[in-house]
Amino acid sequence: MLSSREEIVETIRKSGHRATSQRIVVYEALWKAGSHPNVSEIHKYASKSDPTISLATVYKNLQLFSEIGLVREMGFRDGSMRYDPDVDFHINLVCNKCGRIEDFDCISLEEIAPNLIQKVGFEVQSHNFEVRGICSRCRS
Amino acid sequence: MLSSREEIVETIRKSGHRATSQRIVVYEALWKAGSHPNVSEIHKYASKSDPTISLATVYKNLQLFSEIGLVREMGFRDGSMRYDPDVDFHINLVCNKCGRIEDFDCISLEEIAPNLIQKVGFEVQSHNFEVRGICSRCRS
DNA sequence: CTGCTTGCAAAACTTTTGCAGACGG
DNA sequence: CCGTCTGCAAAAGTTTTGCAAGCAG
Repeated sequence: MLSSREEIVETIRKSGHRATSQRIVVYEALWKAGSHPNVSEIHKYASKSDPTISLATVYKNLQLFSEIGLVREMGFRDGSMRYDPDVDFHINLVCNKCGRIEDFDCISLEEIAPNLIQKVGFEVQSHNFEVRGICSRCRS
Repeated sequence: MLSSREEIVETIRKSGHRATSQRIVVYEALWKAGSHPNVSEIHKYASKSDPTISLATVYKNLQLFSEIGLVREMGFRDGSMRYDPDVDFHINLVCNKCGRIEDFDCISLEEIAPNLIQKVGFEVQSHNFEVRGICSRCRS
């Protein structure tokens, strides 16, 4: 996570884009909105800092963040997109009953599929590892 | 893959559902529609066998197939759902440039995350492991 | 100043739903 | 025959787009 406002501004600028107040608000809302939020949850939190921010702006900026690697897009069952600000490799345990998503740390992608580039010539940019089932809370 | 029509009929019946002609057409279209098709591609192929089949029926049956384990749903970046008839554990290499999806066999989920149930009490039902990047064809 | 960004509203899509009629078992 | 399933059309969502006005650099 980029913690200070200066760090966020710098990262956005380095990617060749403008550090507008809305961009910073959306980035901060990503973390405040809880675990793996969808767009409307992010918009809800962004609205607390900037009540006039539009949903379209949230969409446009999340798309930008995804392109510059600040967030990971997760296509979701209910037809909406969810966003994971943790871009490091991990498993998302998605509960089919309550919808809650837990993170689970596992061995690295390099250990799982050694030499992906050498073997099939694929250059890795991002990943999304979902395991669906029933979480402990719903099973008991 | 369930190869003969009788095998498909039997599998659907065993799950407690009726083996209608539309169901069989949708299942066969899943394989004919190429690798990881979306709903409209599946509908297009299903229409070749049954020109009057409706999109709603394709949706309803894909949802059923997913519930009874005949297909794996993949939430996708473009907002549409894609379907993978290969339900065994593997990595989907998705090219960000051309959109093509290759399968990559890797070690088992049990080897990646041993004792998922024992450790966090999570009961695995399905999985979706996507790695995005640039494929060999687009890199050269 | 320049042109990237925003906000608004409409458009474009994907997916779901309700219901009368069809048909599988 | 009964109850599930289909087709249609409309509804419900989500995401994208065009454009005038507003700001960042």
